[in-house]
Amino acid sequence: MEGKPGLRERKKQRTYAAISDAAITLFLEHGFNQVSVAQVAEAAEVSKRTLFAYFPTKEDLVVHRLADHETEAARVVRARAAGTAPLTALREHFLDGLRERDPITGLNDHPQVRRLHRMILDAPSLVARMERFKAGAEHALARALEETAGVPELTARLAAAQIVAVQWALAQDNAERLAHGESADGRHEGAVADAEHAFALLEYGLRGFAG
Amino acid sequence: MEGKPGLRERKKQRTYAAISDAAITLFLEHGFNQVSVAQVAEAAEVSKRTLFAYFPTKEDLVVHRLADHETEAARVVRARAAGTAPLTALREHFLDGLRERDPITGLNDHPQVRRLHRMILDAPSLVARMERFKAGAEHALARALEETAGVPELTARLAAAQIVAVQWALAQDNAERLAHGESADGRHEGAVADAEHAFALLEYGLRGFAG
DNA sequence: GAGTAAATGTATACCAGGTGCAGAAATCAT
DNA sequence: ATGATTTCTGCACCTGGTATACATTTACTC
Repeated sequence: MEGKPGLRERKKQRTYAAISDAAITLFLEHGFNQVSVAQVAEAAEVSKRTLFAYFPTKEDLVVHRLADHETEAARVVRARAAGTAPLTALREHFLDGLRERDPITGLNDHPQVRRLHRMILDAPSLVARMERFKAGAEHALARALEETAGVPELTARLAAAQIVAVQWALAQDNAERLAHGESADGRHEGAVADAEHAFALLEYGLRGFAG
Repeated sequence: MEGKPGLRERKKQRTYAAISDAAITLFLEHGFNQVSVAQVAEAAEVSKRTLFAYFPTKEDLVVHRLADHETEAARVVRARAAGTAPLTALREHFLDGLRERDPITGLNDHPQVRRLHRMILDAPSLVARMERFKAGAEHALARALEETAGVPELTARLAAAQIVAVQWALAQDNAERLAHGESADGRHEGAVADAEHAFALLEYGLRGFAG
């Protein structure tokens, strides 16, 4: 098994890429809501019906590019070195992401990335789709915690919910600042400090709050 | 000002209620996706255009009933007694909700409530709408924390994200158990214990995790 | 109480996302 | 090459949501 791809398979991949590329190009140029799926299909030289065979919804034309990230936190937890706490592994991974300007951390100011971010925020249906994405990440992380940290199901779910929420908030904050004109390099130091602060809150709790 | 409602106002309220009632009735009977807005409009003896004047989307026909809860956490924080920590006020409020079987805690097993819950979970667009609702609650809570707890903006947002995520997870867990046949009364004790556990995690952090 | 401006409701036509179906076309195995 | 199978296509259709243009109701004024 796993010999050569075969013509049919290769063609499918090319079609997939053609549709995705046409979609991203058109969406970035004119805005998500301003471009119809029919136009995308035409630009990709494919029928509307075929487009929907590859991408179940219009939103997936954009979001499929993040699909890998949905299980990223879960993978990090599962792959952590023995003796490392899940939270430690996740913090290190997030800091790595900041260092590498991984778009998922919100700390990437390449024009393409920023325009994509803008596009998503301007389209409510895309924002909603991202929320679903977040829920998926939460679920995957909960399972990873439950299975590798020997913690009860509810605890795993509570922890996963908190962790994903925090990572998301950090990324949003970074992206917001870059949208306001800060550069990724200039923001890096602050982003690291904020991330450390956020993970400290997760580790040590919120009881420092003013009464 | 604030004299009598006036005929126009009363009529609007009656129309609003008629549409909402027709919608809930039909949705509960046949399922959200199986009923078109045109059918709802007809049952409420109103034109489709008028329906959309009262409810911006089909999903709002269901979700508007929860609108008050969106700012509930924020209100609790703002209304807390002097010297009380936000988290303490929120915990007490949540425990009150469990005691009163407030549907928002997931601990209400009245058939109507359970059917409504089932209906929402079965309709992806409604689930998505609930996520947006959650995001709204998060935002409102963040502002309340920032303005009344004298805490920096990012910290407020991080805390709000964690708190809302945890409350949501608790409610989901309760509702799930009731859906599997447990009674609200029978579940109450466990629900309280779980809530205490969850709020303890928030207060004291996740560092108890296995390494 | 009649007349009028503003608000509200309606009918109709329309757009876009998404699905079902029947058949054409391409790919694959022999 | 041929037959079976997968994929693609064109078309009709449904539904949520909006624009327009017109009718009706309510509230206010004299």
